[in-house]
Amino acid sequence: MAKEITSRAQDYSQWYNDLVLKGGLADYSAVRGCMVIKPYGFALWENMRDVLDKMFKDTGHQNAYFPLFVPKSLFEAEEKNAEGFAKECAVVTHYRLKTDPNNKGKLIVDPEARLEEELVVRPTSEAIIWNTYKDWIQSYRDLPILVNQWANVVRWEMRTRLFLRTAEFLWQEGHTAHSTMEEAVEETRKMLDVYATFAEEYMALPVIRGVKSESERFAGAVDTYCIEALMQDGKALQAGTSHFLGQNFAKAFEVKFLNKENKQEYVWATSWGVSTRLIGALVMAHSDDDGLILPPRIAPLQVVIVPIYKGDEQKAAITEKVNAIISGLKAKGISVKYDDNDNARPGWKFNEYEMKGVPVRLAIGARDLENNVIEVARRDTKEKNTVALDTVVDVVDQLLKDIQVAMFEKAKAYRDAHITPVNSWDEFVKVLNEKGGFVAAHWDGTPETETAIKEQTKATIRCIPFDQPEEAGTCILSGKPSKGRVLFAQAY
RNA sequence: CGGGAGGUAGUUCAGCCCGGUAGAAUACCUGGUUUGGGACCAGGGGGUCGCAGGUUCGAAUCCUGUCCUCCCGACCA
Repeated sequence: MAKEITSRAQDYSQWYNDLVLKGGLADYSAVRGCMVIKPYGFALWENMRDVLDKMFKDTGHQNAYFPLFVPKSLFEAEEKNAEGFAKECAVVTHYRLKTDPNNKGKLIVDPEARLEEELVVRPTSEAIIWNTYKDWIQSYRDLPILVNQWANVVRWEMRTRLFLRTAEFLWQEGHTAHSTMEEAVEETRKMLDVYATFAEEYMALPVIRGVKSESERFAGAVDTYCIEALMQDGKALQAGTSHFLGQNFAKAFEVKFLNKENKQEYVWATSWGVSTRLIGALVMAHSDDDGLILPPRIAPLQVVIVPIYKGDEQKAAITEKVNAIISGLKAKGISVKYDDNDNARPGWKFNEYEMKGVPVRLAIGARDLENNVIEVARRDTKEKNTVALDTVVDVVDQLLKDIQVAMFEKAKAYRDAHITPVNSWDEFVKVLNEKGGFVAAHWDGTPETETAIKEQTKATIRCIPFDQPEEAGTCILSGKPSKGRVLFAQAY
């Protein structure tokens, strides 16, 4: 009967799985590492996608679609990119099956149908896209190209986790081409800001903007900018990346343009993406032991109304009042569901919608009708209030806005309390072990030191924040001079 | 990919050691009573025991292989 949720304290990983599965977001599938996104989870993704899509278009981008398959020869063109992804590529080698002569009703791969050139299932689309851009670009007048695609990609990960790391996932990838370095850098930064705005204003997820260290950089990029979020277990999660690709892909694919001085130049590039991983971030950042807590601005369902009645007569009277409320809410663009299903009792419904993270619940019974009131309950704090029926639409409208703000503030307070500056190695280790979160520490800037720190503590440099002030110091591990603090954390 | 655990009804699980043809709770269906924080009574339907081989008169149970999931580790643009 009860869908028990493992508590965070008991087993954080299991708690996360419980929320995703029992909250109805996704299910495991028959395919290793691949999940089924269920309607409720997909509705959440659609809401996120729609907002982002509008933000991309408002910043001048257009959508396009490129093939799922990348010929191996194209894939290997940009060496670092190819190397970085090679270990996790699914590869198509054949194009036909045939019936098994030795096993009736079974199929085997037809050995005579081997492809002359293998096709890589895209783990990211730079290669196929830059091979296409080559044909689109002749002159500076063809630039910039500002294109995004919504797609699925495949990365054959060793160990997968629902939403956080699946072998196939949905994402968007923007790929832009520019005539100058300055413009490309500006684009890289602009799109990171779009992501940060989306995370903070829609997902209620505070993020830190910064640049990756060399060893965490995207394969093939000159610089990788990122937004980093903090989960409730003190681990960091990269919520989005925006890459300045320099002329690496232009050179690999011979993409040149004629400038105003009639000279050939290589094109400057960016790419940027966020994925269904954001749903994992959303779940882990906000939810509690009773289930999901979804921010109103992207929740698939913002308000649920539960009637409490004895007999059809009462139910009819309640429904009449509820219908007026529904019209009022819908007129304000608020999504609402009236759950008058007779199979489940109110208590069951309360628990169910709390598990699914519906931001606001209204409950109305005969007692309320007499007094012309209704009960308003908010998911994030579990607070309940009784309000007059004729004000409930406005109250809910405001409450949804309040919840959105409160969720952000709560997450931000937690995040801010978990950015700890440290000045010694002992302190560094102690904070990571006992407190978690981000640790702001001096680092000598070398990959060797970063690796050594990772080996000893599992913590990596999440980013060098854009707003980090310059400050002379000494590296916590090597003792060498440092120009400023960087943020370390254990990460997903 | 290494170590550990697991896969039996929609779900959670028992049965397996010691082989004899599958059970509980819950969910579901019907009827009734109920309904302010996961209701109750009565009746009913539902499972090729992950899949494929093997051993055996007989396999959920024993053996082999394989797929999938979870946890820890390695990996993670």
